[in-house]
Amino acid sequence: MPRSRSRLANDAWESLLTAHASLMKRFAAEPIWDQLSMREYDVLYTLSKHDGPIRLFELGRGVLLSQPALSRLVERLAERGLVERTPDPEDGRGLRLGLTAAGREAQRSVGGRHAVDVARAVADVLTDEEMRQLESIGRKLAGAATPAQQTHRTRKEAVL
Amino acid sequence: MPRSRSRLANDAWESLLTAHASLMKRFAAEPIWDQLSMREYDVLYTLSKHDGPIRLFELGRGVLLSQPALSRLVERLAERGLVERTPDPEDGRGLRLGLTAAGREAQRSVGGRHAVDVARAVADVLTDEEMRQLESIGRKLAGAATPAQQTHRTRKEAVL
DNA sequence: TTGAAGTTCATGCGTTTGCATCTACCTTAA
DNA sequence: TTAAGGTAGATGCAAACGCATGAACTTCAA
Repeated sequence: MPRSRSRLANDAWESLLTAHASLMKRFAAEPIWDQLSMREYDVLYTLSKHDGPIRLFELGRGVLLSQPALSRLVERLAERGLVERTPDPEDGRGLRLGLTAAGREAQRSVGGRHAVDVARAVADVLTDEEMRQLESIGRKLAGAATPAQQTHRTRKEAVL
Repeated sequence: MPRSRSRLANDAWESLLTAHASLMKRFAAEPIWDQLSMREYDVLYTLSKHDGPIRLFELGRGVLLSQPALSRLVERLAERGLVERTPDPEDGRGLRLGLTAAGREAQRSVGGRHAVDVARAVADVLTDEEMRQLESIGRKLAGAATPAQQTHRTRKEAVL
């Protein structure tokens, strides 16, 4: 008897969770996080992916942190001269966040070494096709969890 | 020109990370975590998967928490009557952890509702084959990060 | 145009986390 | 047998987190 789709989905999710936890622990044990914690690196990396400055709440979508925690993490990075915070001229409530030269340098330095560890951990056990499959599956899952930008009406209706 | 294996690996890992963060946020937003936080549930779920009692450091392998944090989380769960901590008769340093009846009940109650959300999120966007692929890939990645149990000599040699 | 509702980010506060370290116990080798 | 080294878990303490809420600004409908 085949597993139900619900069972299949839960098994797949558990597998993803386990892989995530195992690899995160492995990466955390690497001696490359002396100047930047993994979370700080996550923020700098996300900023480095965008060319232009981005908003705090945009940054928050990619980072698994509450809004206040992210706000203060960015504050600390700004105090260390790695991130630049300027008021958004187009929206008086918002911030425009960007990397400083030092921030970009720190991201590249840590990122380069981290990428080596990631490649070792992943490429050693997956085939090219499996890596492509994982990338594709991950994209689908991430897209599903972020139901694209909804209009206000749509979102309201979804709640009601 | 094809992407290098290193690039493929890093892209796949980033995709996994993004999917993880997106789905975690989505699940965290569900109104089922009133009696148990996600981390607490993670611990109870891990305990529920093992039939016999397990050790704290075994539990720690599956949970993304430092040893002291896990020690205190288990302490809190024990105070709430959800987890039972007894000294290990075979190893005076260790603990034997197990679910109480209330703990098992809480895990089942939250787990049942959570599984529905997981199934919705995952099965809605992946085919059966993709879910099977994800499960397989995750297993490989998790196994790779835990290089099986090493002997003391092997581990020493790896350091030297 | 204006007021109500929504959004963005910051802040107060209690809780939880991680790091360093400690104690207790086990293991190994001389 | 015993001392040296390793492992399991607990604890002190500062840092970081999440929740609730506040302040500033934007959006939208009347």
